[in-house]
Amino acid sequence: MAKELDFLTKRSEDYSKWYNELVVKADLAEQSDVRGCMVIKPYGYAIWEKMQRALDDMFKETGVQNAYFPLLIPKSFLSKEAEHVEGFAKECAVVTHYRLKTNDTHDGVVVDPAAKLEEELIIRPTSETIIWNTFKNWIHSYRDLPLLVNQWCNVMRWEMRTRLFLRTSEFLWQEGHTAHATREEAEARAQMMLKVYAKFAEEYMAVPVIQGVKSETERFAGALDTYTIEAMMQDGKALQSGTSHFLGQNFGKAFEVQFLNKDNQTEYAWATSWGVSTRLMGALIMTHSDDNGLVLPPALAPTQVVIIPIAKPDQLPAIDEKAEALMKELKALGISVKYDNADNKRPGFKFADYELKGVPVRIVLGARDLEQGVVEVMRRDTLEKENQPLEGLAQRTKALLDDIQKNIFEKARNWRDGRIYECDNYEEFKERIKDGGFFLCHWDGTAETEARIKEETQATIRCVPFGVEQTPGTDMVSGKPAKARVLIARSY
RNA sequence: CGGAUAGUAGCGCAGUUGGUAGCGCACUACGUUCGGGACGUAGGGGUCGGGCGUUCGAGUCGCCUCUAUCCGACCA
Repeated sequence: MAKELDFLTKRSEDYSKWYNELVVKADLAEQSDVRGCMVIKPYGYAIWEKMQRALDDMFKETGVQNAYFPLLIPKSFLSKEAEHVEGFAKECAVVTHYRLKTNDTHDGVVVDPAAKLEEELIIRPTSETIIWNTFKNWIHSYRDLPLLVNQWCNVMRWEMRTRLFLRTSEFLWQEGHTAHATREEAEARAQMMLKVYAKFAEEYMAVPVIQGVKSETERFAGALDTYTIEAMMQDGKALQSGTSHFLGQNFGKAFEVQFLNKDNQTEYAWATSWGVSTRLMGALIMTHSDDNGLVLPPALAPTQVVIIPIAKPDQLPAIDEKAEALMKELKALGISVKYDNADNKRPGFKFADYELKGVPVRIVLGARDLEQGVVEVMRRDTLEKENQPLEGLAQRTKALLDDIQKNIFEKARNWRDGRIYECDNYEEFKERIKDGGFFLCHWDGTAETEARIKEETQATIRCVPFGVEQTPGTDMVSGKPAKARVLIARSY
């Protein structure tokens, strides 16, 4: 008799707990013994690698090249751009010494006070400063521009409170940094990269996003404009999933990156930076998963199809043979497939386990069914099972994977669209925001109003969304005239 | 950095008025099983976060300390 499937806390009971348990039990990651840090396990990393590959290809199509810059940044670099340093100063890890020595009792090590650094080094929280310090040497002429580089690396921000994937002290990301000869070109690049992120989120992750521009207070430290993609999680909260910044000439001036233009005039270079991180893993998990576990979009699933045999030991060789043939067909169609004929786990355990891990399609080869020439095919997104003939199975499976990819995107989008509200009454807003969702409200454009909303409701202006027809109105808080509706939500 | 809670096996926990360490899961071996998270038998695993004190005796009482988690402030 089946035990009750109570391995995972229900989403409806405790969303945070559900998320944490899911990340650990699906074998994606776990808390490290090191404060605020995360261990990404092989299965989780395999998903991240697929994300990296897809993003990297998209970057390269826009002319970006990869490079690598140092982990350690001299303290003086960070202080060259005033707003930038202010934004990050509170969360920087600092290297002060370069040597240890054994202690007096010879049972441990202590920092050698004699090895104090002249100038402290900061573990990068982001690399604008060290990269622009380098760009100074690379850029002399308009012919050197645009300069389009990206690096895949880790960064460290000493966060007070951490959550697996969503906020950890150290995280993996990519950061793109570009230098341009004109303001227009830099602005266009910042928006272009936002489009790349939106496309990646929707086409690969199947996560619908809202694109927009941040308010002044929510901007990246040192940016003139910050563009963002915002996704809605299943608890109705927003997750900032990627950002692209137009940095103006701030870093060009701070690091004296000047070039001669066609008219032989000296100019400061214009900058952008843009990044997405392992936080995307959190978005992926929280958007699609259910009470049975992870639901992965086929485009990013390390294993797209799992084949499970059901047989007594003496029947297994015959099924192995059928499975091998089927795997060969699936692989020929570019499908990643795993055959799990381990005999130390029972089928029921395997079913539950692959559902927990989000494998999009499961094919069961049962001795009994095979006598009728059929197999059982289950799709993870709807958990629907169907008996199908072996004939033409590989082709149909490929189509099924495409259908799953499409279906989970549409499901997520419909779900989100049903939770986007226009709201013109602040009292009503205060009540309804408690249940989550995205609110489109008129905003007078002042930081005071923004601060008051945050103070009273914990919700923030996520962005001024693009592509929303804008009609002027009155700010729901201050009653002052407002030019546009902005997107307000509670967020991670 | 404020407020709360908790540190006992890899994980989750119990441990009564102080009396010498236990449960579930996981792990190892063997056997029976195998169509939705199997069962039996036998095992292995612990400086009870650390220090000091009270006591004949401390997981348990007192003081100090460290760490973690949650709620705030901060944040991709």
